[in-house]
Amino acid sequence: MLKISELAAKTGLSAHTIRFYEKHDLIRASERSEAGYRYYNDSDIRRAEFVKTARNIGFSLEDISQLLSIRVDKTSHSCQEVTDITQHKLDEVNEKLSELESMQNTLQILLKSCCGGPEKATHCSIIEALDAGAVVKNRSAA
Amino acid sequence: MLKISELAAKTGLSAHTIRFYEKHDLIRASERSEAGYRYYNDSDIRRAEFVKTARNIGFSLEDISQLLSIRVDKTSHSCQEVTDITQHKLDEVNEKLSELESMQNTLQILLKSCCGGPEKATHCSIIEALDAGAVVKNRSAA
DNA sequence: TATAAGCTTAGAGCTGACTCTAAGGTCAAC
DNA sequence: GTTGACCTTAGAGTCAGCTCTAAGCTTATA
Repeated sequence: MLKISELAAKTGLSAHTIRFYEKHDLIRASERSEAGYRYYNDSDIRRAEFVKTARNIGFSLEDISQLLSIRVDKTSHSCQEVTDITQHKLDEVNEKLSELESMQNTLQILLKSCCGGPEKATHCSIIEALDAGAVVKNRSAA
Repeated sequence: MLKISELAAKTGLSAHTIRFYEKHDLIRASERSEAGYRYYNDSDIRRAEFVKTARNIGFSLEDISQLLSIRVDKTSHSCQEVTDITQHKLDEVNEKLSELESMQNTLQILLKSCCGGPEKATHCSIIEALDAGAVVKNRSAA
């Protein structure tokens, strides 16, 4: 049985965050001391680590909530539900990736165009490009 | 001279957003009608388009604020200041890109591992992987 | 002249994921 | 028995960038 600070040390989450996750039903403390202190048993700890892993991968708290409800009652859910959540997340990631790649591209072009020196910015090609509408299609579907 | 809704149409920003940007000193209406209506002259319009372009590229409002102050007084600023802002943004973008690539990678691996069918999730390999701590180093330096 | 569309403001609300505060109770060590 | 670290709660604050609301003027059109 771990106390909250011990679970925090074990998972790398802060005690604040653990309480916050509890509010959102992601992490549970099966027991409480008489004084109200949270105590985490092995099952709670595994659940907390599941949450941490999913969070590390990039799932939202809402996604994790769904994954958890599948995890606790696997027979009532299908693999498809799990892959749907995962695929949806992957789609999001891919979308953000292409936005960021576009930004990267534009920024690199801008940087190449400018001397970057101590010269006055009177003819700075970055400022000029922005003035001219140096648009590469970003943020299209943010 | 454009009214706010006309500037909105021209830039693709909403009137709400234009007012919001004005609050943050990004966009200006040089004139006001007697009734208080905003009127944008050519210089205001160019400034608004500069803002829109910078925003499209992915610069934060704070970045844009700095870029604008360079733009309005180029002789007091150097190209280096401009490239510093741009390089800093590129660094940010690169960092996010590598996080997202890592997520993409993990999600793809998870998806490949699971049948995704209507089977009960009893042995779902995604859930199992999350339980086992399927960590690929994401979010390390978010 | 009446109606509708458009404009004004200050300020609140939204998103997601924390992060912190205040005010107080508990516990272990010395 | 007292210090100090740790725990509790509800609720507020943070970030960025909008987005919307309410209440009331103004302007253009029919």
